[in-house]
Amino acid sequence: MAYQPSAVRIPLCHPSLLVHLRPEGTIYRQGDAANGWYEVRRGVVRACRYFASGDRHLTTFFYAGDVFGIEREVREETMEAVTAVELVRRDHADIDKGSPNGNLEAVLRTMRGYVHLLGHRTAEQRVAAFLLTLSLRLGTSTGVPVPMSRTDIADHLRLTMHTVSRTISLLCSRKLIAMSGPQTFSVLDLKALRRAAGQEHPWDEPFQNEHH
Amino acid sequence: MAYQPSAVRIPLCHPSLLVHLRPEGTIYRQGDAANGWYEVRRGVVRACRYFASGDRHLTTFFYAGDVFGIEREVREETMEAVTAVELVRRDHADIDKGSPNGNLEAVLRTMRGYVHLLGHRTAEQRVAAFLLTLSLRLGTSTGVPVPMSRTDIADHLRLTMHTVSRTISLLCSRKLIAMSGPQTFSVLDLKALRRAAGQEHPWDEPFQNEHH
DNA sequence: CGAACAATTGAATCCTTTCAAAGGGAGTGG
DNA sequence: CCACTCCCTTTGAAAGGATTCAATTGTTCG
Repeated sequence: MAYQPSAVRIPLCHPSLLVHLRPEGTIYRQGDAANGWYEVRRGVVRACRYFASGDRHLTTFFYAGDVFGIEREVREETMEAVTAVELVRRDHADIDKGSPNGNLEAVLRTMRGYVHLLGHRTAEQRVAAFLLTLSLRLGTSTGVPVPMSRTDIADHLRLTMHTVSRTISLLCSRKLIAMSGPQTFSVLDLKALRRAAGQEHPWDEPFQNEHH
Repeated sequence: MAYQPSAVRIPLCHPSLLVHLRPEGTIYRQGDAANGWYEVRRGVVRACRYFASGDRHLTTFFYAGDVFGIEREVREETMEAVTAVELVRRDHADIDKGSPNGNLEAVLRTMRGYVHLLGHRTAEQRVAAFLLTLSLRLGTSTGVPVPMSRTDIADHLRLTMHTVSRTISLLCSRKLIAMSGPQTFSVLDLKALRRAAGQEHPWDEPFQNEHH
């Protein structure tokens, strides 16, 4: 399985509470008591962890259809709106009669892919994988929006904004992608982009050993 | 919360099946169907992920008292004995009447610390944190055994064995630790070692924002 | 005692970061 | 409507940290 932001999807039931936020708005903060979970209706949300050392880590980006905040006790991450956002908030009770435990396992699986990205991938592979994911999530390869800033991307991929910018320029010069302004791009050569992301073979990721 | 290998502990109940392995023995492989969970009685176990690209990632080391293999469907990791190992295997049914979901959340929390280690820490900080953890797990600061090879450590901390070796030498030359052979060490300056690991302040890790 | 393997150490290389500065839009005020 | 400012992005050049390549030292086990 390739790297992909946590794509936990839960079928809708009766909307509980609609929440609207403007860009940079805060949904909740790390340390808060958990009081429900959220589903993204419109816009992009980022999961942040702030450290006393001053640095920031963006664990995940959530897009329309994604669900976050299923933890019960204390919020481990701060959730912030990247764009204008519309959310639905629901009670924790609702989740139980949906998927009892499977969500956490899905999150775990996603996180394993992320660990692999951080541990085994170069800057180029990370950026390529990120753009690829954006494109796949949106279902288009042309005019794909990049709603988050270079700094946001960098804090997610654990690079500097400079390296992100440089790498995007590199991918452009190689004709794998084309930018239309800093916030929109198109995939020119999907195969090559996959290759650049280190995902050319579907079985490249968790290697299945033969039984014995 | 500092970096620490997954320390999920579950109170013992009636032992089901005792398993003995010699060093380098395999408990199960990634891709296998899950058929129960394990508790370490003696020795050290490593959780491995093998990739088609050829590289290996050691997700976690498990020590006496630790539990692993709680996933239900398919094994995501290969489990191998680092030392001679004694395990107890139990059915999945047993875990349900213990902690329904809390284990996965604990694993998740541990993994977040690990992501931080990979993303935000230098080689020195990683090695220092690793040795610190070994010492804490054993409860001693002198004659702490390092059962795994430098390569194992490297594949866990995402460094090369060379860097691991160099860094250990560095910590020795600075009198933070002292090695008695390659597989045993003592902590000489705990405070400095903590500082080197980037854990001098307990609140250095997940920063708690003030509520509002 | 020698073979085989693990660990250590040195030197050069490479990739990312850091430091520094220029380019480019969006919004404001003259 | 244009000039100016601010901020984000891009790009250049130098520095740094870990890897790679290469070789030595050390340890274990026949």
